[in-house]
Amino acid sequence: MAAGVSTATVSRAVRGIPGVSAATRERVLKIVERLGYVPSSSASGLASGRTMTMGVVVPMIDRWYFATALGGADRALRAAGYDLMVFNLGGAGGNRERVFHRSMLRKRIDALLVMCMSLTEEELVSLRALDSPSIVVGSNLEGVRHVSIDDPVAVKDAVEHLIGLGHRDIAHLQGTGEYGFDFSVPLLRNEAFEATMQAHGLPVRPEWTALGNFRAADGKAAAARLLDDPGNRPTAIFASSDEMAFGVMMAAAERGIRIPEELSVVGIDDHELSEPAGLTTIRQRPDEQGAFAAGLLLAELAGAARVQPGIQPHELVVRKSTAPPPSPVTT
Amino acid sequence: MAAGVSTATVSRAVRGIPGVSAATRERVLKIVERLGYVPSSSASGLASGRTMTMGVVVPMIDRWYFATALGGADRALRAAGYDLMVFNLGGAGGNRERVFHRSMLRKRIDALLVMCMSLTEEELVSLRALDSPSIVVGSNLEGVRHVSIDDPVAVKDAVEHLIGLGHRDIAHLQGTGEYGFDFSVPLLRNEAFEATMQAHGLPVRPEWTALGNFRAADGKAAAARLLDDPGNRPTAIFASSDEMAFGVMMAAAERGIRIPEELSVVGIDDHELSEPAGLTTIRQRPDEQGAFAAGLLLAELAGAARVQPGIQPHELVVRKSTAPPPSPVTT
DNA sequence: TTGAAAGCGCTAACAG
DNA sequence: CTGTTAGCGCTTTCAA
Repeated sequence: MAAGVSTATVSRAVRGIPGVSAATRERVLKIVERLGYVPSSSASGLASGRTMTMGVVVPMIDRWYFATALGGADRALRAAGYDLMVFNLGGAGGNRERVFHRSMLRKRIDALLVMCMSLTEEELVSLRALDSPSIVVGSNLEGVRHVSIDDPVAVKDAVEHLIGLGHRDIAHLQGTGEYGFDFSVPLLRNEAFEATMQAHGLPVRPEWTALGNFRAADGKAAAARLLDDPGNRPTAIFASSDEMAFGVMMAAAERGIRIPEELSVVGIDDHELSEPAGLTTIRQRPDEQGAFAAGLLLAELAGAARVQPGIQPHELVVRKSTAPPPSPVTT
Repeated sequence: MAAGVSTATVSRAVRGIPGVSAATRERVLKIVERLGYVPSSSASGLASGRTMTMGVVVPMIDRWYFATALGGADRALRAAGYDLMVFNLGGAGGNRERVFHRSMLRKRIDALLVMCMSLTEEELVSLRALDSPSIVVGSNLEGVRHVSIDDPVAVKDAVEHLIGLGHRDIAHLQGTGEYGFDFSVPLLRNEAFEATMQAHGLPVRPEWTALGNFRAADGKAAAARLLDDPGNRPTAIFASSDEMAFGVMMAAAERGIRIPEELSVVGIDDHELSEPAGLTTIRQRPDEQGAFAAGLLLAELAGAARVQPGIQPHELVVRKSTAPPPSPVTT
């Protein structure tokens, strides 16, 4: 080598491995710097079996939750010198199978983060067959470790906030898995909504159950149906995501329905726009969930024992979209 | 090998390279499938010099523009069998230098997409030193190829829409580079705003120039100042991003200022929420820009000649946030 | 503390 | 059409 030392020494020096004298290390590092040398990740990956790369599977990279969680995971990875490889299932197009079956499966990543979707039995098998550690973020898949909030409790907190305000006529704007991705989250939230209503002796009216797919546009369309039924309009709407709650606010605004005087709205997420929009919601922190999950995997790669993560925190944030229901016109 | 053929033949068969009989190929593929064999990317990367991975540098992964562009790029990459490695500069924390200097620099990716930020001279040098093809998305950096809309014209279209409606008192909600990332886009848009106003003989009032950083919360705060100056309030606001325009709408709603009757708002982006929000805006398609740029790089990796991409399209989408100005109280 | 040598699992000539 | 043979640029024993 240029420094008059062997490749082995360079390797040790660059990686900060003990067994090199301080003087030699410094000399090597200086030359490395001057030459702009960067080790080939392919070569070191091949030789060592470690790629220093973590894979993250996301159903859709451009949704708020996933993008935010990805940012959090990335933060943890960068701090540890790991690279981030993103496998976007990308909505409809079917590279889902390919992702799970081929490219990522082996020798490309050291660990895998799966964002918030339910997996087929076959995919679960692939996941377990992967010798790399893996974890799911944002969803509580049975049989797989996951990092997520306690969805049932989060829903309960949101709905009970409404009930505590005096609402009895509460509609639910559900989320649905889209593109056949079957997030397990929406189902959980639906069940929790019904359970909470029942626990308080409140009816769950079928005509007050609307479907969106976690997006504002759908939320708006769904809310339109709820709001255009005069004389039979709910006094409050619980939306399974903030983005759908925005849709409700937009639909209400177009109809001149005042929030919160005539209609209360509560969501889940604490989306970036929720604060300026004044939306009361259940806050969760996808970035911290992502970072936490990535950190867990990183620790395992560093030799730590496999741990079972606890539930992530959520919190009711009361803003300006909820208030007691209007006094009934007829009693 | 298990199939009684050489590794070379397996390699050829798996990669679909000519020079293998159909019968052999089929036999090999079947066994490969049965064994669940997946080639090691490190090994093939080392041997071939191609990693089948494209790098994407983003200033912040969780902003709408970047996440959407990333999704588009990913779509193109997956279709070509490439993997996506994301380098998130992640706001403040300074792994910017590390990204440009070390990990990605060599041997980790075959090509590089840089999202929408201005680079230091040193970074430009690193970029060119990279033997891999590269391209910038969303910004027009001098000296580097880029895929983007014609920002000055986009701004002009937005402002002239307002002027055409009869507005003369137009405020500008500027974006600023945040975290020292110095997007070059905001400056361009500022200049274009002033140029357009001047071309129409309209004044650019300093007190009607507000700063946000492309986010709704900032847009709202900045708009507050604009709207709380009674008797000297603009009749229209041009926001350099849709998210800031949402902030304007929220600030107006809180003050009971009706849009578009009392205040017109126009943005740039056509953010996912713009349609349900009824925001008039200049539409651009970050996903297509990302896909286009990735496709260009992919073509070059496949041997195509280096091309200079053209300007990407934008389009005025008139919705419900713009209307003629209110009749002046005094004339 | 350092160097030599043997692979890691592939691909890419070159033969056959 | 298929097999053989060298490496690709590291890491990792094992000696020195």
